[in-house]
Amino acid sequence: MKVTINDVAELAGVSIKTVSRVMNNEPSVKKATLDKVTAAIAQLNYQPNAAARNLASTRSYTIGYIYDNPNAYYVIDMQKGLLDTCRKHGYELLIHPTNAKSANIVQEVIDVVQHSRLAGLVLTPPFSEMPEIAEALERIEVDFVRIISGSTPSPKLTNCVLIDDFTAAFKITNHLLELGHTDIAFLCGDEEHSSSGERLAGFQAALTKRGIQANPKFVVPGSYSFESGVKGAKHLLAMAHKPTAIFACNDEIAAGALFSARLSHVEIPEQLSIVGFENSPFSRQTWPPLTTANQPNSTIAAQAAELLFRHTRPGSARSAVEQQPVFIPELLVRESTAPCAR
Amino acid sequence: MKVTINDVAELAGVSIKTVSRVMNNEPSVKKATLDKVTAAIAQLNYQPNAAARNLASTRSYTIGYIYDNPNAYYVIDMQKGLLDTCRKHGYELLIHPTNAKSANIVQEVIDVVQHSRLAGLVLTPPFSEMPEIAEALERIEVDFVRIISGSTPSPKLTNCVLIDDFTAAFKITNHLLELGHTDIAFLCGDEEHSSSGERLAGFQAALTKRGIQANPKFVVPGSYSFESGVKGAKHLLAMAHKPTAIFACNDEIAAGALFSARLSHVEIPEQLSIVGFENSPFSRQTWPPLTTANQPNSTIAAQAAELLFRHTRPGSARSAVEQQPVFIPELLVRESTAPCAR
DNA sequence: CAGGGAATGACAGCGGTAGTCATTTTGTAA
DNA sequence: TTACAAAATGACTACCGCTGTCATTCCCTG
Repeated sequence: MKVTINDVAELAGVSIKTVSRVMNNEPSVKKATLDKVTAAIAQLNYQPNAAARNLASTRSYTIGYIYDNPNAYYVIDMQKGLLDTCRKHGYELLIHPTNAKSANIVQEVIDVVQHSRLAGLVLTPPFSEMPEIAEALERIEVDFVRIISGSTPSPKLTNCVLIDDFTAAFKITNHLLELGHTDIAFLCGDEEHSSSGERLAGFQAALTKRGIQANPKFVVPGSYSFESGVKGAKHLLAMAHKPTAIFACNDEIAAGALFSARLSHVEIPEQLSIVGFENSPFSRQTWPPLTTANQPNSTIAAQAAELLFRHTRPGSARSAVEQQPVFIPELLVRESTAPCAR
Repeated sequence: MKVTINDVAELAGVSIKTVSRVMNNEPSVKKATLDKVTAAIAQLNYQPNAAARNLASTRSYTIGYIYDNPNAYYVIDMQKGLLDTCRKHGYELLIHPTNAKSANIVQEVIDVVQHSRLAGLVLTPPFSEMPEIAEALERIEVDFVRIISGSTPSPKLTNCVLIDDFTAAFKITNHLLELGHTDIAFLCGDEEHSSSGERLAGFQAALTKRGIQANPKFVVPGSYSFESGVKGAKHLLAMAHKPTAIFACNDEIAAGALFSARLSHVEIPEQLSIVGFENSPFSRQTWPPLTTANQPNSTIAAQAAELLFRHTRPGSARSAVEQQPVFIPELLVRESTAPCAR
């Protein structure tokens, strides 16, 4: 019924020690032996007992995903990507939802890592952007990978998966520019999230490149919420010189802006184009559906896990600088944008 | 650093076996001993190593949550409740997202259970409503708890946590009736989900109780989607004799209906009241925010896990009929409902 | 004070990893 | 070809933290 390391060893005609060596890809295994063992593993569909490994090994075969994100869809996608990669490598995933704002969050993270003897951690915002967490994890020598907003790999950002919000925002803005819009407003998300700043920078860069002077009045501070979008759009639509397009920092803000516009009897997209960011379900649940930018979250998570495994794996040096994968959310054109009427 | 069973045993002055007995609340432990051990456990904040337990025991200390639900918020809430309860009992949670419609889903479920040696399973719709899955699990003698839509406990529904959609719908409908509405339409969800049928039944019962003949034209078949709500409301608003209120089977449908109404220049809630069901984020992301029914999903999940643990626990007989917890989603009045103008 | 059930403990073993040597295989230079 | 070192592999042991089995001790009852 259950396949153990002994079965594999017997079938391959080697000792369990060798099978163990193969499983932990230790260097000193001959190619021929490795093939035999690999074949036996495949034939028996052997999967090492994670409990036994965790118990016996000084190192662990469980990674953790600690999160605090109001966007459940994001979390679910992340989990999916992590889970798939874990399964592929014979790891287990420990999920730990928590409150990033609690006073002793750093201690809590450390407790989770130590109690569950985690091999490593995948961190998403806001945790990935908290330097005190990174420091604490380094202090207890636990590997971790951060998923953060950023466009340019750098040695400082080692062990990071980058989301290039800048370029994505640049592209979205170009989409609006190509539709003939020049009076484009920007509804910001929370200042604390670096994603908001990155997106704003990309937006401004696109304008500048076309020789358009960004109107500072069109940049409205706010937060990642529906309400904020409602308020921001109301503010913009009350102006004498109105924008013809709005770049909302995420889909919720965009949905709020959409509502505000509708209340003011502004036709979307005929009189006003609106774009969001994230491709959250909200973006499909509005009317018209939102033009937005799509992040392949599962893939990003899978990459992050791969990066982590390459580190936790015994062969690789801890300090080796990895190349950093960079993901660029893609433009997704739907019905909330149209050529500028003016 | 790490607290093991040995530390507890030493502090309590007993053998590790006795500590083990306490941890698994086996019956034959003297009160005095139990207290000593319990105190030691508390003092050291001992938490048993799940890996070691899984390895040593014939039974397992991991339960599974297999899901396929488009509503990420629901899944996240469920996970939260399960996780908390697992932690409390020293169990681990294995999450397994999958596709309920895949051809060999039954085999997949069994594989997961057997490969990860799960102690039990928590099933939510659609899995909890698939008889072939229940049968298969019974055949391999794995405990499971189902969370299903239903109002009356019965011996057949042993090991179930019931969501009383009927009563909740009854209450929501009463809310509308109390506001003076009598021409109330009902937008159905997918037929395959028993929740839709239960909610419709509750709706009709409330009308009948007030001596109101439900207008069959006002019951519109559909599915749990925004589009369905848009279409359903459009259909209703095109009628010569329009309803003054709409009961949407969930928040997405309600959001769609809201949009449809707005397009037809129908004021909400002045001219038309709309209620949803679920208290999903959508219900707060619309304008006006939706009156809806709230399900305490985390609590429900926690209860389901408790029920499961009571079964998997050695002391209890497998066949013992448990009382079935029944949850009634609560009415949550927001701004999408108002007194009938007519 | 014996008998017997209740309470407790000693010990092996779950399925792996890791370390130590011993042994076999291999590659290579004389 | 032979010799010999280096590389690859195996045999064996200890152990991770806990549970199952069974033997032992305790304590109550008649």
